[in-house]
Amino acid sequence: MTTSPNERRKPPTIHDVARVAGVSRGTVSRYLNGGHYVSPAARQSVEVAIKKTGYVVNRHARSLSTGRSDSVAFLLTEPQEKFFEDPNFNVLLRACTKALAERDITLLLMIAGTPDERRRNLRYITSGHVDGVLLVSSHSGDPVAAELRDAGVPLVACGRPMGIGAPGAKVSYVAADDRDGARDMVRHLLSLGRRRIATVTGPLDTPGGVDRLAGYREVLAEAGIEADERLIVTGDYSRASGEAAVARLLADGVEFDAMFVASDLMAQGVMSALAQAGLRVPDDVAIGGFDDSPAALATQPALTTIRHPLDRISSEMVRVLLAQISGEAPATVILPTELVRRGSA
Amino acid sequence: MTTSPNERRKPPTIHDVARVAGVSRGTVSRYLNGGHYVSPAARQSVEVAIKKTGYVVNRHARSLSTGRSDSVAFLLTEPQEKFFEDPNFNVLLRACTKALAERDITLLLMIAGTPDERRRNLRYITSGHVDGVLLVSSHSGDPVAAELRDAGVPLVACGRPMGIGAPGAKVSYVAADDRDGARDMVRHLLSLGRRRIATVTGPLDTPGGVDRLAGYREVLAEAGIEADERLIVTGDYSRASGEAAVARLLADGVEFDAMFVASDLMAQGVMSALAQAGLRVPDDVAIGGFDDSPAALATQPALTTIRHPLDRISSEMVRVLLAQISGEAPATVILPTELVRRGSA
DNA sequence: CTGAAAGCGCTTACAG
DNA sequence: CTGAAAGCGCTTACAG
Repeated sequence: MTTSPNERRKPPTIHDVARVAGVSRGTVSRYLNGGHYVSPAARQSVEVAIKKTGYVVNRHARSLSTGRSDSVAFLLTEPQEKFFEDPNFNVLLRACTKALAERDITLLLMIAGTPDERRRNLRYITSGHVDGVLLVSSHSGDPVAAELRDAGVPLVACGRPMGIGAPGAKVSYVAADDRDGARDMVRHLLSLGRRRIATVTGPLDTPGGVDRLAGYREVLAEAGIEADERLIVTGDYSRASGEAAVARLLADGVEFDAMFVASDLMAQGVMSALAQAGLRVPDDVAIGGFDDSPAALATQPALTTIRHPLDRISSEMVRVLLAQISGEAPATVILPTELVRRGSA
Repeated sequence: MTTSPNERRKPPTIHDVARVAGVSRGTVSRYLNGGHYVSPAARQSVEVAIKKTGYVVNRHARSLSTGRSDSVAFLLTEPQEKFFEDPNFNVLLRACTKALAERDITLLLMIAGTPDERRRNLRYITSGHVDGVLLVSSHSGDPVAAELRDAGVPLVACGRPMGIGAPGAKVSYVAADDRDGARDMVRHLLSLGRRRIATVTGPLDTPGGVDRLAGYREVLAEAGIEADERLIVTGDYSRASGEAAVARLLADGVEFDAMFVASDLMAQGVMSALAQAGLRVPDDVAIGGFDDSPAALATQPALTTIRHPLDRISSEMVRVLLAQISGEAPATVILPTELVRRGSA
């Protein structure tokens, strides 16, 4: 055997390319970095040499030299269960990966569930291993955003970070227009002739919790419907909390003919609890969800819901982050949502 | 302003540590790499110096020097839709990220949906930017495994790679025992007194497709039940294909009192189609799924299914990969599944 | 436009 | 056990 299949040959370096092309290493490097100050003839022979040698840049060497890493962290600060349940993460992650790959920058996935993981990841990030971070978290007072910002790490969060006041600059974020989405849904429920509209909110220390509730209140007020606080139940985005909310409503003996539920997953729980109680959707109670996740198609009937522009959220996150990395100031981007009508309302 | 919040200070190097500790850089490096040939006194002062300076190793420099990158790729070669729908990916990805983080090695997420992405990723990987790859794909004759193997890149696949014959060494993989899981489920259905058991398979160019079908046939045969090919419908793991399967069975006028469905997602489709047809689960037809995904809890009644040991699959993948990176031969690991009883059967 | 050279921060034989 | 030194593969002023 002259060549073991498991043996990785030492890859060609810029030096090999230079030799083959008959130029200096500096010239090859200049070609690689934009081609400025390289004569057409030199460019030619370098291109040929690169093809011939199969050269590809060694990014470790480049990073050591430039101080940039050409990579960003996708940092998830979720307790484990959330990550499993929330389908938004999938879409977000996928879209960010794509957007970055197109720009030839690599995505490091980091998950900070435990305090230990948190510490490790923070250390990694702040010690300059990545050029910036895409932060995804719906944690309440998650301090990680503030820490990163204060460490001067380029950063953009998915969704409005809460409870970050205090020192230093703002932190960039891109988010869907939660409040407006909620308004659309509640108006839709009203247009169906429903008047006793209950709501299951997200946790009230998350933007999705407070903003969607705000939209709900707003529309009812503008419709001249008196607020009935018994109609408002706080959930935590989980299926189970949707079921619990229905149980609560039923136990309290409150009447309602519609529900605006702040996540599809909770809506799923709501619908199965309703079915168990012998209530029919949409006949007895119309249901509106939020997210347009796969769960929205799994219910019977399918769920009327609000769609996040997750693809655009992702691409905007990447755009804003890269801008920041190259020196621009933080920015915030709010994207419109869309009502998706299906069978439940 | 003496210090702008957005300014990242230049991090301390091994040189700073050496100076503070009063030793040479070589000694610091030796301490960092296992502490061999370092006197207790030197160790002491280096530790103090590291703490004082806040030193953390520059991995680019280290990689350049050692040739290792201390990172691995998590490569997904799925068409986009699959990734969104399949909850197994989530769990797998999460668990791999954790297992790697514990060993201080970083996970690069790469998704090869299009041929273009495939090429880019392959180039990245084969040019030595990562030490190895965790390959996740249920593609039929996905050539990526063979290419990686032939390029000598340490590699472990999730699930049995199909259609990789030919040259070179074997490729490592770790998989659940699909056939045995299928056997358990069909036996369970039999134990319920069902005799006309239909099945919806996965694509027959995937291990989950062929192995689960094989288990089904095996148990029926050993129970002395004649095979009725009209009872076997091929699906593609999607919810829609579950619905289609039921439509097909009903249109064909085949009788059945149970179904073994090769994925929970398909089972979801099956159940909604059954409901639409006025058939009751489990009374009229008992349903057994496969995966124990979140979808299994979303159905009404909840789904009896087969659980993959995803956590163990992930940790085994990481273990086998790291072993291979440090020179060991490829290995294959098969892990047992578990029957989870719920309402549908 | 181009080459020679220094430097990025680490690791690792090599002497001692 | 320890230090001096070479080398990993690139980039980037600096001269020319």
